[in-house]
Amino acid sequence: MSYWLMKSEPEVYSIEDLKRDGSTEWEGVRNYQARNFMVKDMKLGDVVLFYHSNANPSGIAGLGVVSRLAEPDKSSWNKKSSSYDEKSTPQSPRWFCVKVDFKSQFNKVISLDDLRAEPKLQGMEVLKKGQRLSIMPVRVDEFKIIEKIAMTK
DNA sequence: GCCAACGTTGGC
DNA sequence: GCCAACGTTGGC
Repeated sequence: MSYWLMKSEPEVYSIEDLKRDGSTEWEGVRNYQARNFMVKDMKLGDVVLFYHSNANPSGIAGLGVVSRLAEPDKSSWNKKSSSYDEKSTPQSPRWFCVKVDFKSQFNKVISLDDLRAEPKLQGMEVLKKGQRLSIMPVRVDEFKIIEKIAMTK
């Protein structure tokens, strides 16, 4: 089983929204590296760290679980969607998305400052300067530490 | 709102 | 295939 960090702007879709909905299709990813993680590497049952970006504070807000493997992202050929891409069609889809189930919401968001304060998390991708990927792998040991922080916060 | 970092596009 | 121009991301 693998662990992932997936970013979403809470103004657009937050952990509260996922809690309400129970599950969501992770539409709108328009970056090849992030797409490839979903298509090639994500497996059923993989755990998702739900990250709030452009937020106050930005950080990890809760957990989800991958509940369906990657399928074509229908928003990519929906002209009304802000994620529309004219080069993607039902016949030849360019973008894909997995489905994510709600698992838990942390009592408090684990902010970037919280993450930076933990010596063992210094290697996390999300803490690297200029890192803009919206989906990135998280190591098991990193996940365990974050889980621990979540329980004590 | 600013702007650094980075990805993408397109002319050549 | 290079690289300048441009667009986007996302912390602050």
